[in-house]
Amino acid sequence: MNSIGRVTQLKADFFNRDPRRVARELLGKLLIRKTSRGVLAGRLVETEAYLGQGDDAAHSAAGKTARNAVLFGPPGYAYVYFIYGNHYCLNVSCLPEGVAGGVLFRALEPVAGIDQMAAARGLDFANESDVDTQKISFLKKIASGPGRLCEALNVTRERVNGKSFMSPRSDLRLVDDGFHVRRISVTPRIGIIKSAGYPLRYFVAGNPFVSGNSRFNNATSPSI
DNA sequence: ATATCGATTATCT
DNA sequence: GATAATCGATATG
Repeated sequence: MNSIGRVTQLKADFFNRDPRRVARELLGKLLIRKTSRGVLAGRLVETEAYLGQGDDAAHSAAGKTARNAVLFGPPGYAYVYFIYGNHYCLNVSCLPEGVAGGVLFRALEPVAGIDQMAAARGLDFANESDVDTQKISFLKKIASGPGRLCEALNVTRERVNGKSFMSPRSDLRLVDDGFHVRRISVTPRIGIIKSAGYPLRYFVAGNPFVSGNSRFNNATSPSI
């Protein structure tokens, strides 16, 4: 029930496309991370697209810097940034070298290594309020939100920025296990001021591990 | 269930 | 010096 069967790792061609299409098609894919304490994995249920041009919310909007260089590099590499003095956020670069674009990973449905991820998040299995580890209310605390996702998977800029998602035996991989997403919802992106309003947030409709709350999760526009 | 607010630092103006 | 692709705690309905 908890094992991952036959899988296909995503290749450069998958990422070498418009971030909106990549963001949409990443839903349902597995993000796999290896640590000294075992294999961690989750299914992507929420993403956001960040475009290179005309998207003032994107870190790449003002041009290439040391911080955002990965977004301008080849497709399929991890861009990790630190935000609000507290949190890391994980993205994958899209589009060919020289053209900026990326997808932010906002939420995972936990699949494997759940106890390790919970521990990395500081969640306590022995705590009375957390004692039912099968409950969605507990599992939702693991990786529902971009900062939580990074903490659960031991992702920091120092460890992960610039790393490929496409190497066969890497400790950071994106794979297709054949899971089919039924329906996708689209809303504006969360937590941004500039270029707000564009429908560039994608999530699996009805999935309980999507971040935010009802006020964010009413789908508006259809998109690509 | 929803709203508000403080934490804390890399990056850019 | 201001800002930020967030989170968790607290307060209130």
